[in-house]
Amino acid sequence: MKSTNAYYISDYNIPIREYFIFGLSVDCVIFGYQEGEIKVLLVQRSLEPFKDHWALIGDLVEPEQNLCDAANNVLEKLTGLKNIYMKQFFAFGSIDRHPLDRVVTVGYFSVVNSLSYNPIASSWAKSAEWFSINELPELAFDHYTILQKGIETLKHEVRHKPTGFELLPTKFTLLELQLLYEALLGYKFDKSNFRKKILEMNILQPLNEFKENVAHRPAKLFQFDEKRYKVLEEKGFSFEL
Amino acid sequence: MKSTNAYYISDYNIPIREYFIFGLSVDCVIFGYQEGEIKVLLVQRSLEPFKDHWALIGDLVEPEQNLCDAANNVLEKLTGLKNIYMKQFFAFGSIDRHPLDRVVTVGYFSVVNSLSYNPIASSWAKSAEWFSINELPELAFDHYTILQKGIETLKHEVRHKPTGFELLPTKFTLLELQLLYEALLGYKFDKSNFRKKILEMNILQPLNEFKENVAHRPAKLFQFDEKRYKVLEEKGFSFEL
DNA sequence: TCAAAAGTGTTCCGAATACACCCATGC
DNA sequence: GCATGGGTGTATTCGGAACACTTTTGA
Repeated sequence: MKSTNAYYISDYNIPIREYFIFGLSVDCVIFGYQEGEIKVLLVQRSLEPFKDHWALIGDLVEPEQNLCDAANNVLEKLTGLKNIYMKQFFAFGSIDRHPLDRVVTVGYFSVVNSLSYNPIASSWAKSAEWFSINELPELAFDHYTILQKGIETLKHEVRHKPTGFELLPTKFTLLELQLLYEALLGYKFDKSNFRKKILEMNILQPLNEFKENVAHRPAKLFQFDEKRYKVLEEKGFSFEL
Repeated sequence: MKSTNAYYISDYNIPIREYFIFGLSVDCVIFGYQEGEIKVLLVQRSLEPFKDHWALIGDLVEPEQNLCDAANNVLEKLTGLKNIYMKQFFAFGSIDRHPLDRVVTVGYFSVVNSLSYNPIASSWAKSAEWFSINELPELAFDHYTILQKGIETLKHEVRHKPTGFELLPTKFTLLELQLLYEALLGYKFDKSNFRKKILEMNILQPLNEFKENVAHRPAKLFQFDEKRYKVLEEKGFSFEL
């Protein structure tokens, strides 16, 4: 830290020790998708307070650590996943949100293909599990509030940015994509219209591969064309669903 | 504060003194509308660091104060305005954002009718002034970044919620409303279509009053019907422009 | 041959757009 | 009368919703 010796910081002109008493943490809402349902990754706490309660993964921010780095570290520690896109959605700072001290927490969310790794239980967590966002256990602290705000943000973002693709395997069929969006948004699409709309966007790359071992006509596989999307975005195109 | 005596907080199991060193502040982006331009309220700092630079209004959060209360207090202290809707838009926590210490700041914005009061210069600010968002001075700290993020959030919100009405006097003509939205969004509307769209929403209350002293046919005055909007919103209506 | 999903084409309707036109007022 | 903005009506276009239909595979 720089100059913590100064008793006053002149721009506010108040005694530093009285005001520099905030703890700062990040909490991460990690979304996945399994069995047609949107899931969220929770851990069971092995320490007081809220021992044995389920909670979002999170940690205190180090004095020399940026917020987004803290969020990425939390995710990596639990899942081993690196360089995942994480989006800050809200800061929670109620006086009473933490039973022991004044801790302000910043909520981040990210969206991962939940089949690509196994969560790792750590020193502060007994176990980690995926929960459907429709069947949540009781949560520690104000994590229920944070989670709901995260879900709200996800549902909004998913309609305006191609965030949803991260939830699927790299190669997917159009029906898989449709079912994902139906789970995310809570309503049905017409098959024909959904296909038309998404294909006209020109952000899906058709592959010369097909689903295998299915008891019906095998569907063509597609993958999200990130490069093409970036180009279109610069030209003013905006994803809407 | 509660239990600051405890050297360890058990849920994270780390020494408290090493981690509870964050300062927390709020910074407010106050939008107004004058002469067909979107304006933002800035103050000129009378103290180091960044003495004489222009800055957003903001302050440290008190140990026993909620974030949104802190934001409201800042606004009230400078303008005398109470109970104004303020929306949190982002938390800024880069290690180097403050030259003296680690201060995390939470950005809020609000939107006011800028003619209804006079800003008050305070002990820490020489003067307060409205600046067009297209002609900004150099700003203190990372306030330029915060302001840009605030503008981005405003431009988004304004399309999906009837936020814009707060920028106008209570009673306004449809053309005034149209010009405001053109300034906010950066493009023109067709007069007839704009009227049709906004009137069909049924959220404007027509008054039996007209503009006076104008060198053309006097325009009918309207006011935003907050109650009616709330009712419609509950029924699932959503404002879109 | 049947079930199940893949994949296509077409009609219909409403909303957005473009544009033309008349109205009221002050100077 | 004419400049200025107020205010209305309508034809056209475009995209979305609804839905019917054909195709391909495994069992």
